Amino acid sequence: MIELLKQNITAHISLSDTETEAFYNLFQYKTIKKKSFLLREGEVCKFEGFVVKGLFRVYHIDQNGFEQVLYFAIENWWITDIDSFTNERSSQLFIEALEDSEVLLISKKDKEFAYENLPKIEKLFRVMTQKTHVALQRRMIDNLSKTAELRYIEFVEKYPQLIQRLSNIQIAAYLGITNVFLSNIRRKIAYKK
Amino acid sequence: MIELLKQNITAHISLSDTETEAFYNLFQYKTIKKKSFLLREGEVCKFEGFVVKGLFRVYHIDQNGFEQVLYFAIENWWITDIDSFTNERSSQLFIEALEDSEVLLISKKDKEFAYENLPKIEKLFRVMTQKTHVALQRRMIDNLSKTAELRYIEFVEKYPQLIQRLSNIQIAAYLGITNVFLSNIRRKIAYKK
DNA sequence: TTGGTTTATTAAACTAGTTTAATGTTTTTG
DNA sequence: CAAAAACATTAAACTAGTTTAATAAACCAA
Repeated sequence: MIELLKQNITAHISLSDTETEAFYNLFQYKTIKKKSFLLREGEVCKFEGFVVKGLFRVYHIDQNGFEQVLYFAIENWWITDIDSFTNERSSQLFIEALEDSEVLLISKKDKEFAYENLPKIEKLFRVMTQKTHVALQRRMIDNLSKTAELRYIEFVEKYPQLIQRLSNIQIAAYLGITNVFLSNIRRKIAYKK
Repeated sequence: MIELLKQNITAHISLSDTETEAFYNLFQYKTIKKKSFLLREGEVCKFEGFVVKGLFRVYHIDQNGFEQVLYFAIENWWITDIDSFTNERSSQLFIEALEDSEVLLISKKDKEFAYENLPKIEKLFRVMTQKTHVALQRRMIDNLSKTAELRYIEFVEKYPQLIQRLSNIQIAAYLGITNVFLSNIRRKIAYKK
């Protein structure tokens, strides 16, 4: 369980055994049942989480009641509302488990403790935030310039393991289209082959 | 000139006089004429820049030759291709001056020097990247859920000082619509009043 | 100061994506 | 296991946004 987190971190920085130990001890293990929430709109996000097992969706509900998926997180991904967590303001997002899941959570206080006492951790999170940001920039450009059909095709290619675990409703909410239109796209693609 | 940068940094962290001095000495001053480029697609981005004066657009050209504006930067904003800069890979972006401009540039080597010798700087850039990321998340959600008309109205409200300095072509490229459709939107809004 | 280039507007035909609603299928849950 | 709920598909009418093209205005540059 801790192993997966260890691997994830080692990919970015190298920690001594003492540092490793100190850092991992800051995390709290938690299981979340399918359809329950790690965070709801209006709450302050008290954690940054590492997904050990399962699947989450991070989404926003707009004025018209439509759900927009900001991102999904499966094993080996991190989840939080970074805005709410860092600025301690009320969240505009929901984080919901789409499967029975397991996470490792770190609180703001403990994360700050890590920043101050384990300088490499500051680097870890800076690098991670940068990577996430670059990925979001790419997605922004794609959403501005590509058709929904192309975005769907590329999503399937990029995250094949995710596709199988998501309903078309969820995929459509990520692509920014209706599930009806996604259905049309899928038919069109199937017909082409 | 240095004053503006000093203000910008003080908003995030506080540095001693010695630290301040050491950090500022890492920057190089440069003027860029209107319509010339700080970065072109295919180049590796060798700098992170702080805009002292002027206006830049950071954009991507897609397969069909359309320009997508990732963001604009005026006085007091930072510009770089964070992906190209940090990973030293060839950029997919153009950074062009839309007015005669002045910037302060820091190289990767000098930024890394700062990270290692001025620990607060690591925090500075982590916090800045986080803020930028949160803003991009908001824009992503807006682009998924709001009509172009609403996005335009909100853009005008949020960046009134920017609107006056941008052509409608640039604004449209930021909103992800054609300038023809932006023109329709503007007519519709003017008619309402 | 004129002539070339970029910009903004308008119109009209078009296309990508939405909305609503109906139908059958699969999944969940008591 | 049965009933209810959630899901995927299809059709048809609709709307938001594009495309192409024409025109006038504004902006440089030689």
